[in-house]
Amino acid sequence: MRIGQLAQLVGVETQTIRFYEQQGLLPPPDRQDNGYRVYTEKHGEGLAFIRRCRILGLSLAEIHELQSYQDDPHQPCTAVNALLDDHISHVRSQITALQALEKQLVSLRASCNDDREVEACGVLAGISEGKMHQQ
Amino acid sequence: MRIGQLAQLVGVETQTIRFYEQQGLLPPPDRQDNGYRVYTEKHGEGLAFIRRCRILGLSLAEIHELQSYQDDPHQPCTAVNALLDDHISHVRSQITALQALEKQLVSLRASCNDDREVEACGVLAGISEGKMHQQ
DNA sequence: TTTAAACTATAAAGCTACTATAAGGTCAAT
DNA sequence: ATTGACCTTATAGTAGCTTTATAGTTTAAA
Ligand SMILES: [Zn+2]
Ligand SMILES: [Zn+2]
Ligand SMILES: [Zn+2]
Ligand SMILES: [Zn+2]
Repeated sequence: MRIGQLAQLVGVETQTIRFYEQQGLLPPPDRQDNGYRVYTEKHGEGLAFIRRCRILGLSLAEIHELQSYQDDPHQPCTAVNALLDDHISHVRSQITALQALEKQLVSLRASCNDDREVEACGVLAGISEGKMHQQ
Repeated sequence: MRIGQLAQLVGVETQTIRFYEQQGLLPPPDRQDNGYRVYTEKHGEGLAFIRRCRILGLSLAEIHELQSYQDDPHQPCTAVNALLDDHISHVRSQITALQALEKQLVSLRASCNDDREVEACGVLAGISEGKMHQQ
């Protein structure tokens, strides 16, 4: 299986596959005589794993860490669970921050209607005068 | 006022100020004979504006756009309000996406306890087997 | 058979919004 | 004279790719 087929199978671009290889997330495949990469099913599974991790918002470093745990399967999985817990709390704090941001933006938006000149725009005035709840 | 003082006043690093100048967000200040930048109060206000926009999550491009509106103050402020509306909906869709993500992560986490081996880890199994709600 | 499309390869740059580092010039005080 | 704090420019690094450039290979059509 060549890189293009693998890419289509998993739904990524070929460059992304090369990029993961370069980053040490995908093992370097064998090469044909012409230098073309040849992939196996294992590679397909590995790539799909990476993609699902990415969809879950895990960083490449976190994925790397998960892979290292997979490499000795008889360790307790505490670290895996902890990694996910950390990630969840990270996501939660992002949500909290964005919700606070949304509140600020909405109140800023409410300070203007559409029938003003830029000079008198409540939004611009609100930003300029620093009428923002700091944090 | 030199760059260090301005930086301390507004609470940014000097490099950030030079960076904004380079990006066309801050007008190039006059220079002393030795080449040092000299800033006025106007620059201070401009920089504070930029920083407050950044705190609101606006991109440099969006800030640039806002500045262009400020440059002719007798236009209607419709575009300003629209920019903010767009940004709000952007923030909201981020929140929605993160909440969906959190749900996925929590359910994934629930599929494991701390007393397993990596081999049997519910989290890793969940990712590997693609038991994820796509999207 | 020639040629063009589609594929592969590597290397390097671009994206965002900075931050950090390097190497050096300026200025006040000691 | 030298230290230290400040300033200058230029360059690289961060994350996770995407895009571009340049070139070699395979496959299919004309
Ligand atoms: Zn994380
Ligand atoms: Zn307005
Ligand atoms: Zn925005
Ligand atoms: Zn587990």
